[in-house]
Amino acid sequence: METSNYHHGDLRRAIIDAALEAISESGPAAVSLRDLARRAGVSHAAPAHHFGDKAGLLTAVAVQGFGLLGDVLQKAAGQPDGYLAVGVAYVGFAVEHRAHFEVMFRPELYHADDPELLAAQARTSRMLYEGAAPYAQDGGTQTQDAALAAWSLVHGFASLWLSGNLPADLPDDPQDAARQVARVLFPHKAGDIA
Amino acid sequence: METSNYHHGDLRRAIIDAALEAISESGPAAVSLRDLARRAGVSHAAPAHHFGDKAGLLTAVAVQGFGLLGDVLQKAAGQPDGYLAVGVAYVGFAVEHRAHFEVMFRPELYHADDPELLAAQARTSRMLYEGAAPYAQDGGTQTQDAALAAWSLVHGFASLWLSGNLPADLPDDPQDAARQVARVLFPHKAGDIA
DNA sequence: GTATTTATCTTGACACTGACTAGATTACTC
DNA sequence: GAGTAATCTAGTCAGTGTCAAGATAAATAC
Repeated sequence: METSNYHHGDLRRAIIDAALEAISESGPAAVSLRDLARRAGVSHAAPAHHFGDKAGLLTAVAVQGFGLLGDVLQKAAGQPDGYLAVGVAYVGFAVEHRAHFEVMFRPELYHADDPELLAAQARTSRMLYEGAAPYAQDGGTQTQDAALAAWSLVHGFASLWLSGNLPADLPDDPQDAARQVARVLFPHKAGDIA
Repeated sequence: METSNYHHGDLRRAIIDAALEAISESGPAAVSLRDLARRAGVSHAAPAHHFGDKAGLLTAVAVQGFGLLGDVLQKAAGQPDGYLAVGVAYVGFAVEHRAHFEVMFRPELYHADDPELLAAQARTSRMLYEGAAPYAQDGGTQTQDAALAAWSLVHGFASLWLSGNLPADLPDDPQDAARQVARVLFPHKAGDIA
């Protein structure tokens, strides 16, 4: 837009950014390629060149999202009280990167077999499985069950928070609220480790 | 369809049923009023008369869904090992009534202020809060936190299951898998009650 | 330095969608 | 049986995703 027309320069990034903004405003379903093209100041068919189709664009969003989530979880894992921090960070990511989160777990919106996507997803899963081990093996709980319980809990909490289904009398900061709720899992271990 | 045209007889129900089928096939985003009209053998504008607009139709689906979920949870609450059964039943509902579930927690798709809907939602919430009390008050856990932890866990598990993000080596029956994972919450109370 | 190839973007078209209007047909009410 | 309300049809409009063909600019080869 700054220079002459034709050859936007960084259209791919511009479209993704516009998509994130549009999704934040009114959800992934309301996104239209033509609207994104308008926001970026290009013709209505320009986005298709970079992403193939609408699902291709959302695939790019999902890949970026899983990458970001992986970074966030990795950073949290290094903190004291590591696994709880990972769970809280998961919720923090969902709220702060709502647009990404709302695409990532809706495979019907994107190309779920994209290899880049599969790699980013695998990294996230790995990150959630690591760290669960110390919390299992006492009540006969398998490590996998402990990890799935933790993942399910924070994922469900984030989803319910985003969809407005949680009560109004929770802490304003979703991460504080999530910490309270997450402590119900593994309370006996909460202080023992780290 | 059986008798002469005009005045379908039970178009409202027919459209909802067609919508549920279409959602099961390819998600709520892919539903088109015109396609539903075609499936029901009526003109393209007939559905609008009963539901106002597309969001109105999905509101009806959500209301029906929350009603069904309330019934399912109520029945489960009467069983031995009540609260665990409620959680497992929640997951069972999500899998067996996938189309309903995928609409219910996506408020941007429907008219979230519909009074009938709010009533059905409130009943579900109440059902999930009742039964949590015995599982709290030992580690300083509030009843609300226990209920939210349980709800988040089963909701998250169901969502992840539906979106295909869970590992493949889980039990084939999602309710069995959910029971295993849900037991990680409140393991010390699992056998004490009921 | 020019020619050719490649990447990027535009233009135009098509079938499809949700929503609106006006009108036709049937059922209900009194 | 006449009048009213409910139900459905038909036509239209702006908007959408996707495709094909062409225009423009950048990168590359020579």
